[in-house]
Amino acid sequence: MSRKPTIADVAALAGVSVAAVSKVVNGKGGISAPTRERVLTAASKLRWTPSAAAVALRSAKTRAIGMVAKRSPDLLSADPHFTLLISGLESELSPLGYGLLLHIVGEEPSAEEAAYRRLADERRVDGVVLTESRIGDTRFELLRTLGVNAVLIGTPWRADPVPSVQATCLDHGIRAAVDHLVDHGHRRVAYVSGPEDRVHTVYRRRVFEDALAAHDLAPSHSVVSDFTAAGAVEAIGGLLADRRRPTAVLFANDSMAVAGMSAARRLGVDVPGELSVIGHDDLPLGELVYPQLTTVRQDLVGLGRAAARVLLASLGEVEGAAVDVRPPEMVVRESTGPAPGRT
Amino acid sequence: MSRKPTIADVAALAGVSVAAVSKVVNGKGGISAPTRERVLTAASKLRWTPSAAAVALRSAKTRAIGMVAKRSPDLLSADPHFTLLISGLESELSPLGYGLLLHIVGEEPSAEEAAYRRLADERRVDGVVLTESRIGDTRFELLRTLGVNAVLIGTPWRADPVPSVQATCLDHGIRAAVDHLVDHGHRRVAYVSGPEDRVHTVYRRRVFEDALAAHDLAPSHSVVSDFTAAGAVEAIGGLLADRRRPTAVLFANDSMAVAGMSAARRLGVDVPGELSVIGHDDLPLGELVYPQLTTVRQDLVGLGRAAARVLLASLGEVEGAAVDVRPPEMVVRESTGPAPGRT
DNA sequence: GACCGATGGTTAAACGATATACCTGTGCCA
DNA sequence: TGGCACAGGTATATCGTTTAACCATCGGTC
Repeated sequence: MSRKPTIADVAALAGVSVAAVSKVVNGKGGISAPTRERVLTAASKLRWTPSAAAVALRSAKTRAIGMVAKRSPDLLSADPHFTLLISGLESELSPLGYGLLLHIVGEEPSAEEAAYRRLADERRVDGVVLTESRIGDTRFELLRTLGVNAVLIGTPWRADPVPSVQATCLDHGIRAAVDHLVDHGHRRVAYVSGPEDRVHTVYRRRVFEDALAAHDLAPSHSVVSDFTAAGAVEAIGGLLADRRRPTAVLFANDSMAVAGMSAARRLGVDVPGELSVIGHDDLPLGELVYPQLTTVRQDLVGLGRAAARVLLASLGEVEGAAVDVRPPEMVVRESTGPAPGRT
Repeated sequence: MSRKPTIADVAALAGVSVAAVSKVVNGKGGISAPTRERVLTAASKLRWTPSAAAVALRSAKTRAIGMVAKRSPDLLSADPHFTLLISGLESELSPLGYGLLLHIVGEEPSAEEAAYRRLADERRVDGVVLTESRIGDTRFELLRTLGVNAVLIGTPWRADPVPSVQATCLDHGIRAAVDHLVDHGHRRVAYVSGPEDRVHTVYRRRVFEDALAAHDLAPSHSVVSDFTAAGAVEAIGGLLADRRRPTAVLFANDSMAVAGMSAARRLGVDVPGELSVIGHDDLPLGELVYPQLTTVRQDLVGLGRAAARVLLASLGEVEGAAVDVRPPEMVVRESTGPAPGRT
């Protein structure tokens, strides 16, 4: 196995200086067409590609972006959320030759910060993408002091300390879900949210309440859960035990919705006959189960793609024009139906 | 925001040469304890960490490993497989300061090879991990000509062209599953596999047949599917339409099993009353649904971890002693029961 | 014919670390 | 007192690019 060719080898083969080669591959002017050709054929003959390390060192650009996912393994595996975001990111990054450096850290509080620090201190990435905006999130501040470009997928905590992407008409999905239920005669509708430190938890619950209020209704129950199956089971148990139990439940994600639906059926409650269930995200999981899950579709791949473009734009790689993310939309399947006692 | 400190700044602050600083941080000898201290405090005072690019350029080691996942987005999201492997990899890599460069490519045949080539040509990684060993896999050859270290998660195609990791007692899970079914009186057992180009497809089916043969039985049906929900639904439809239909079905992964189970129930076939269903992998999904899925657990996180160690060992970062991967084990839940017509 | 501005290159200095080869002062022994 | 080994450093070349500064050639202008 021979040594990897360098720019010097290409220059020698083409009979020019290394500077000329560099100019050609970087599209700088000042090189005539015939020489450009010679350089290009020499490069491809040697299968030469600039060394990422040398480019990074010289130009202080790594052509890589970072992402750190904070998740316990069990939650991770239950939730393909990240994988979809990543595939959206990738679809924009790889055509430009950018790489994605991924770190998965556990729940220990310091691990996440340490990961960002390392990414920044070692100068391994040109920017990072953040997910799961939390209330009181310290990451914006951290990244600003570290001086790295960042983009947030989701709704920022408060003022806008870092660019963010989110779907247009962000409230449409949940509103449509509520309308759908009310149209089917439901009057007692409950909401099972994720952990309260998430920004979207609070936001979605408010949209839910607003949408109900538009029909002069209020939530029958509102329970805070934790995105786990066990949490969903417990939540549904509590709801169904109530004398005035809800006839419909919205969950903050699909995993909880499926777990809740299964728990209800196990308790002998028919879905959708006695209880309508709606999820959130539209993961493929929802189509796998019986009954298939009615849910609010989020364009996760689109969010990833948009985040990548924003980041690349701030790195001067692409011209602005943010792609827009499809608004959440409701997909009606089998887990919702008319309220009990109504035709 | 001030410029990132360099080794020269640290040297100046500590009152030594840059070479001394380098020796200290790399643990080379020849530096007295007091000087070492001065250097270390200077470094931490400036929050200095060696620049990854400079180290990579000088020492031809990037301290990063690559992984390319070939998946269509919909399959990806249905299957948290990768996320688990990645979290296993990460748990070994990050303590050593290694990063994970992830590429997700679509199904286009050339995309995968291009991704590996780029990783190698640009010298972005010190090694790569391969998954989903395929029959006639060309990646081993490719990586060898590219001269990059590699490790395969799974069973190699034929001779061992690249180190690989897999669970000990690889056949135990499926054997236990078959025994479990036979013990419950099942005599007509079917297998729904993944695509035939996967090495594990062939392997698992053979184990399945062997295990049945040990009870003097043969598969009642053997159908090749494609890991998608639609494929599973179609497969189960075919099986149930048969006059001598099976009383139990093993699927090659959990997603198919869940989809198959739902399809059966939709057709009015009770699970496990009339049909027992077993999955493979033990994804959290299996616990979410009703009835909960009986399945064969694979230690995916352990596989990731083991792969990382093998790679790190071949890079001289850790001392051999491969961690071993927990053997597959059967987890009995609710989707299996006695064969119909048997108490 | 001297001068000028393009055009199409070349030379050489960084970028930030590592490692080899080379110093320097001290202690110790003969 | 000279010689020598050794601990504890320092000076410097090097990794493979990019880029600023510089130079040569040539057609055209006055």
